[in-house]
Amino acid sequence: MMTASNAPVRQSSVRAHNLALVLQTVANSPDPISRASVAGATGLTRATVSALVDDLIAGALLAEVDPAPRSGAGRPAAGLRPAADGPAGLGLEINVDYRAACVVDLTGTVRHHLVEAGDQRGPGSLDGLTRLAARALRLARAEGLTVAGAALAVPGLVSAGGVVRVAPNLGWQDVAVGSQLHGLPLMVDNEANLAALSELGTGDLPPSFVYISGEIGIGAGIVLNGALYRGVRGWSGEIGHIPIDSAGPRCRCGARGCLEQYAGQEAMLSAAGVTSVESLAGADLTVAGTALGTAIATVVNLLDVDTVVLGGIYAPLLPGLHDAIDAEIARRVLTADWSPVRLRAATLGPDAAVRGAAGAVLRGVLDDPAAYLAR
Amino acid sequence: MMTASNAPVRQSSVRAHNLALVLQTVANSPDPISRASVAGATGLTRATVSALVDDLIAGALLAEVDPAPRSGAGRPAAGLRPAADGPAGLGLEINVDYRAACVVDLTGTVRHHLVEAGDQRGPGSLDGLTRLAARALRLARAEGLTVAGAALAVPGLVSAGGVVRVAPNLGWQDVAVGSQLHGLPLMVDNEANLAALSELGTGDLPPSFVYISGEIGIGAGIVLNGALYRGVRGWSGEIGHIPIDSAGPRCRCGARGCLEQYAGQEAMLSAAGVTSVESLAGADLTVAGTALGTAIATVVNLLDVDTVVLGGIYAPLLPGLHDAIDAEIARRVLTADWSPVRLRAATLGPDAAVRGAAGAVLRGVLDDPAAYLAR
DNA sequence: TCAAATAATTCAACCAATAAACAAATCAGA
DNA sequence: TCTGATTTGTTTATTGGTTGAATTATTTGA
Repeated sequence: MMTASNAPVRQSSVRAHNLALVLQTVANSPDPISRASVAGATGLTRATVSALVDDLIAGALLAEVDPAPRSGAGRPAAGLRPAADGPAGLGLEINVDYRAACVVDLTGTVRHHLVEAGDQRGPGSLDGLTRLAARALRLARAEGLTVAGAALAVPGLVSAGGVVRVAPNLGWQDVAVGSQLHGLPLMVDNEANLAALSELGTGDLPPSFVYISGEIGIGAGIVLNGALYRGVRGWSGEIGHIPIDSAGPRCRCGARGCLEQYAGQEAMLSAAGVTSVESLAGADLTVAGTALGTAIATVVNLLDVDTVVLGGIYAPLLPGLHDAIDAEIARRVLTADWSPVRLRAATLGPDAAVRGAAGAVLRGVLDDPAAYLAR
Repeated sequence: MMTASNAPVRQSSVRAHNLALVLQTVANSPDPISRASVAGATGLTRATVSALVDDLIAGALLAEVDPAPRSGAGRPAAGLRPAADGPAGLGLEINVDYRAACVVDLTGTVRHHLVEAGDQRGPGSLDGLTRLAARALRLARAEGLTVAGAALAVPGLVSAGGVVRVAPNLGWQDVAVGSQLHGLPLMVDNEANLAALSELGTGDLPPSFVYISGEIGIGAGIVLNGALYRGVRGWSGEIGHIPIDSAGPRCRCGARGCLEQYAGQEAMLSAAGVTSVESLAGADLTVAGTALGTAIATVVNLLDVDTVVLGGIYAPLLPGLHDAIDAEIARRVLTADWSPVRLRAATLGPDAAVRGAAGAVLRGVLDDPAAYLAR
């Protein structure tokens, strides 16, 4: 929980913080972990950890499992794991040609995943999404899961309060999605942001990185110190219109030579003379890679992140893009000599955004388990 | 204090947090403020605030002053103010043609300010800085101030542990400044970062903004949610090499068409055909302004900040730059229609970096007064 | 079979915030 | 000028939560 630094701290906040600390320590451990190990890892005493774990087990956030095989003398430890039958997150996504819902439990397991293909352009598609969400909810509840909340990924700019300012490819403008769905709290966020969170959740990324989502538009999700950076109004990461060449082709935004004109899906397809994203795999992607490398160099110079994750259509194309990107980074990133920029392909594929949406709900629980327990 | 979220919280942390909360509430209040008002503003009880204030007064962090003029019935309040005779910060700066030191107390008053003109290129200039710091220290201690630490502003890239990786205009490369000076903890940071903190301290800026420092090079200090964002390795804000035109003039960094080639001090002087920064005031700055606007648009699209502060040589030139910057922002910032980007000239002038350095030390005290009291 | 080792729980002590009562100092109205 | 209302600040008993030491539980190895 990003504790508001201008709020008073009382004893109950201490407990709330330490509950989160214990829960996250267990959640971040690859194997079942004992109370004593949690105490060692967190700096709390075993007595305190035991008391906190009691609460977490009573609230179905943690579960005891068979102890891991041990060596050496001593009483065997009871293993702790996030509970599979406790809270779950409902992730939703709406995109140009499909809508999707998924239910993920605290162990990270995708319990249900529903996808409906079809044109979603126009705000009417929200009704269909509501029905899809209801179906996913019924499936989750039938299994005894407590759905803690929902999050919706949208390819557009989202304001506070769940208003989609503009989603160009959906044809949305000032669509109020709201902050409730079937009685659950609903969070609406940009698809690149949620996909970035999703990749962060895989656990093999550093706490600060930038996720670049290549679709028809190009967006970025910025993760700093383990938390999504959303910007003052929630509109961070609009990377598609970084200028590459002020004399370049005119862009739909009105300026010239934006990144999107070189590395957007349409631009790459027409440059390669093909019509499907799959066919790009064999094409020469130097122009797109150079433009992307220029933009990445700008991002790295500005934010000093050392890892960039390429998602969306870029993930499968990374082998063809890699050299051109690297060359541009070497030329433009001032600090490349001291510490290299790592390029990675996203690992989650097209599901990243929905799963990230469900993950965002669960992250809320992990960040403030006391609030969940008190519900 | 940026509480490490993976650290346990104990009762003493509660006290540490609330001490900071009370101290900052008093420090942020324009007028002397009563214990009862602090209680109202923070949500703590009057009893708790009284106890915390006792500690802060005993530690010379707060002082009682004559009560502010009041209206209405009731016992008159005792006014609280940051103590003028408590901790002070020692700010240091080394730049191409001068070195400086200043001592600032908790009230924000600059108690001493020493400047020595002269060429500082080459690492030998550190000895002179050490002597200057000793002079400033003697002056501060003679007045009864407790110097809590020192911070040094350098125009270059600084690594953890006080190593200046490179400061091109000083001719420094891998200079280890260290983390101690005359027995005080010493923090070394980029000049733009500290200047940004300094502007933040003036109090009339929002919690998130970008400060752009125009000197021979161009740097940026990024403040997000009231805290400096330093990046993974401390090298954030290298804005000078944002590409403006890939076919533009070659830059000393090896790439082409970097911002510095259009809006750097040298570029502006030679474009205007003058030799002094003062003479630029009447010149046509459209080219520089357009380049700067392009770079600012990139920063805003990426970080979604709504305020940009122009410092260094840009501050006095803002009237001549404003229109060209605005035009470029309007064209390139996607969200400009919903919420304008505010451009401001820096208010502190050339002293911003030294004062920011002293301010950084004081900020450390404000953020964790318990550590200062326990010293 | 017993000692050593490790895990988890119990319990008294302690620390810090709270709530409520109390003391202090002023204003306002008769 | 007295008196009650009002607000500030302090005192005191209570509560919530962590700590540390002692205790219980369960295994390995000699």
